[in-house]
Amino acid sequence: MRKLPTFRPLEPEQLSFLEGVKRGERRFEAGATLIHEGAASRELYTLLSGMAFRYGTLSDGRRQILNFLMPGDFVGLQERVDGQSPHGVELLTEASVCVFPVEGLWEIFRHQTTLAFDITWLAAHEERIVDGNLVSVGRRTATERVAMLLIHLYKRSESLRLVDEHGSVPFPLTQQHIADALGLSLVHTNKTLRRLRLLGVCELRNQRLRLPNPRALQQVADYYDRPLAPRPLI
Amino acid sequence: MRKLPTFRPLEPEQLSFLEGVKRGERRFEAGATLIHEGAASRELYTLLSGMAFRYGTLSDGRRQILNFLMPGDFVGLQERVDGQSPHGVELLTEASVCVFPVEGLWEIFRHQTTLAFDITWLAAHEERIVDGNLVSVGRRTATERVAMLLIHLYKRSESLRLVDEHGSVPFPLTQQHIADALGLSLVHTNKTLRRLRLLGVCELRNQRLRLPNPRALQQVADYYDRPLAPRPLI
DNA sequence: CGCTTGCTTGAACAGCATCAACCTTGGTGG
DNA sequence: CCACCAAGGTTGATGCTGTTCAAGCAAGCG
Repeated sequence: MRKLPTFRPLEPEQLSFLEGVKRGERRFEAGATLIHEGAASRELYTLLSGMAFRYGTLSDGRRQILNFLMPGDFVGLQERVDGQSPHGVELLTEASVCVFPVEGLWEIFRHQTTLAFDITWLAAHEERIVDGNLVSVGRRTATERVAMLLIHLYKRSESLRLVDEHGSVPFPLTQQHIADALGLSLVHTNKTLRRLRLLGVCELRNQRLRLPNPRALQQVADYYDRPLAPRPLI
Repeated sequence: MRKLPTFRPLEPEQLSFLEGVKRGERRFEAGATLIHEGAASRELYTLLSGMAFRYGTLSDGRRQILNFLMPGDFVGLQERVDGQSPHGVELLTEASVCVFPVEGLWEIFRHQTTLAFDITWLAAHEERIVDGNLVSVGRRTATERVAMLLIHLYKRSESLRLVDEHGSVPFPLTQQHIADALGLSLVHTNKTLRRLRLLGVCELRNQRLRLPNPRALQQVADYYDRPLAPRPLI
């Protein structure tokens, strides 16, 4: 994965340091909960394969998905800063993660200035994604929101070289996930997707997403193509 | 400000280091734009007094406020991570800020492990606030959202000892700001506030906010009182 | 004073939610 | 092999929540 152009290459010394800090790799099955809402965790993760999402819920069960996690994303920083995690992390697919003990975070800050900086970069980067989602949910119409989400997830998959020969990327979300991410009802999400399909701007078949007309979709979404800067991979 | 119990006290050595890194203090008038949307800034700020907000806008002018900034908040981390800032920061009141050059951030990471860790903590903390806002905008009703915002801002003011003898805190927002923060229209925000006022749970008079019945308001908002951990002040 | 900015209120409308079915698909076990 | 079931997707009808449009009002300020 480190060879992908999205990721900034690390020095050999940094890599070996990380090897020393990491506790190991672990595999989870689809649907598993990586971090429980309200629970304290003593570990941090980097997602190596698969997809997941962070979410918060209200007392009566209404759920809001905060963002989606893809390979290379760092999980658990927000959770760690004080005792317990205010939100949960759940897996959409089978996934493997790299596990770090929280003490490892401290070690990195003490001995690897650049890596520490990278972690802060990742935290800030994730906040920007959440910022973007908040703008969508607060100010975009249902159609714009759905379009935005599809583009956003497609671009991220693209940067991870997950596009297959037909131009489709993995898309393990149910319509309920889309609804929960966009602050919409399940039914309305379904009808909005249908409209976009009829417009010929998206195709969803057996867990894969294809965008036959990205330009048109971007116009629908009021989306501006910002080139994504190469990011660190911890 | 450092004497407030919300802020974790710093070592004398850390304080002197920060003194060396900071570029100075600066004063801005109400309504000024601290960071322009889409512009690159070479500085970071800590808000010392006054209030501000971060926001994003769509191409047709729809605006979403991402969060509000109060004394002690660190401004500009998200902006700095890659070239240009995707959102703006505007002042609600006259304000004074402490200015750091971006190189100073790097200096802190190299020489002050604990402070570097603190900065990351602040970034993660701010993301949690945005997370909370996203849950509100995505899944709460208009009344719940307004209630939530009032409680949240009141609590933050409280932790900064801004409550006066009548139990009121500064509240420099217009109804338009509230609407933009909650993803509501101005008119509906007005009517919702009116209902809360009639319920006797909030009072808004000449830029001040009072909550005569916090318990009732918290119930309306589906709010859980999480004690706020002492935070670092950079 | 007149002007601007922010607040207030009513009326009409629309976007999205809710309710209630029904359909399809893949997996399971008899 | 097929009956059954659960999960996810689809669709129409109805109505509430919140938007938009349109005024009018109050207060601060040149």
